[in-house]
Amino acid sequence: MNQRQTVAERGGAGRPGKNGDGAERHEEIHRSISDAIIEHRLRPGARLREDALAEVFGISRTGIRKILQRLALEQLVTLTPRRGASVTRPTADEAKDVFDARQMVECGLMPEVARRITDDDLRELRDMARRERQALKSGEQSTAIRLSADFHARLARISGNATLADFVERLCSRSSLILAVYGNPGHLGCESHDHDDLIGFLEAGNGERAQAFMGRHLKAIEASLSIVEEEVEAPDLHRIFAD
Amino acid sequence: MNQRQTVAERGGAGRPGKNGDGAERHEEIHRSISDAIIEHRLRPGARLREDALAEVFGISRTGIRKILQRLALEQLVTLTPRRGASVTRPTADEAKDVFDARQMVECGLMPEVARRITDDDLRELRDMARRERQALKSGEQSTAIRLSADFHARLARISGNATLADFVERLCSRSSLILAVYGNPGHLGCESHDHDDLIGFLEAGNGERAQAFMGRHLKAIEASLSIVEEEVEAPDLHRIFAD
DNA sequence: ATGCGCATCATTGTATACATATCGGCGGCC
DNA sequence: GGCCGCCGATATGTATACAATGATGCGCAT
Repeated sequence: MNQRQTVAERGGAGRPGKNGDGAERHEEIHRSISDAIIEHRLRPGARLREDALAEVFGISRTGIRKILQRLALEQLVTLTPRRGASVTRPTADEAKDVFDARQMVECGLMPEVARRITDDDLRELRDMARRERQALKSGEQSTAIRLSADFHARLARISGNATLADFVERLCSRSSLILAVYGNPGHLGCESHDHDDLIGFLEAGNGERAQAFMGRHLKAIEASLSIVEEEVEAPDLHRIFAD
Repeated sequence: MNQRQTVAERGGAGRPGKNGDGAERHEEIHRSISDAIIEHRLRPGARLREDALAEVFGISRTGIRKILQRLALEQLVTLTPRRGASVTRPTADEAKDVFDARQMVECGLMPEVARRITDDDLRELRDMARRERQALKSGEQSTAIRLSADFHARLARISGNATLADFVERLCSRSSLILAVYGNPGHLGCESHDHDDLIGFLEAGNGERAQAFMGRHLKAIEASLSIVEEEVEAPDLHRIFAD
């Protein structure tokens, strides 16, 4: 059905395989799925069938597999050998690792960020923080979560170190998954004014305080999680017969 | 032609599609290419044609593409849209970013490593350091480079944080590429006894000193590089007419 | 002789077809 | 009546065929 729409769309271009770039299409699809996961529109554990995705986005399974693979390397989806893809359900250990990593890297980046930050950066960060507060107020939790992740990633990028910024970006994406599994509904540990306070320290060029504040901020988020191993599926048998 | 050989090889197993796992084969191939790059048997800039690789490893292009994609995400190879894959040639900026990242993460991990390290770990690390020294002495520079990267990665893994350990592992791989481009032949900044000294601090449980030493160690490696943008290909024209 | 344009070729991008393994239900057997 | 095993369905893994694009080399014109 939508298959038809898809075909029409591509065919409508009149040039099959025309195209400035099919790769951009892939980028776009990747972003779509990625956002859906980060915004919790796709919950951890949700299965992602290749056929279904191929149909939805109007490309063949080949392209979808490529994208799923990339998502798997970013640890947003889990690829089980003969079972297909599903949204990753982070374990408690992984959650701890991710937050420890954020603690080290994001805090460590703050001094350099304070040194390099420009007025344009400050303006953009303020805007992001404002939109995040707004989303939170109007109950759009999905949007708020994504904006929060975006904020942290954007911040890291100001450091000028692309490698570390990419890493932080991925950590933030994974954090979003962790929130989906261990977070308390209706309360995402991120206090709404935290980001604004942080911007204040950075504007003052006070990297030290920004670093310390980021540390507390992350600790607060982590502390708001209810990390209890769910142990839902067939756990007892293995444990009982472990010896 | 070689197609036949391939078929024979797989058919030789008697079970077409038999197989403990085809995925393990992929893992193996990934490792093969990865090692070749890290050991500088494939130099930066070297082209990696899909057909050729498919032929060498006896699988079809589909599998090769999957592997190349993964290598691209690990930034060991660069995928140029219609031009295919080649071994990544890191820029000077990337080199700086990678070493800054290593400085932050590897040093930051040392205290935790010192806290958690076991006798088995120490034994293994000593063995790796020994083999590295030995390789260096006998002129097997390729092996020495890989062992050095392995050493740093192994060290990071002791911290117990898989996420950070994976990150360090990738940073070390990229460092190997950086060495290939900017390193001085016959002299890889890594002093042969450095790793042994580091092990000593860790054995003493002195995380602080290990951290400081790691910092100097990495700085020394970075300082040994000749980071001069090569500017080989068609550089002058752009620069001359830049205005 | 040199520079431009065109045709061919080599190589990647995409889709599809086929093989294979797992999951679910059903029937037979104990 | 319940459990084991088989069989069909579904979805993934792999290979191959086809299409499109950029590179290369040749020929022609100036």
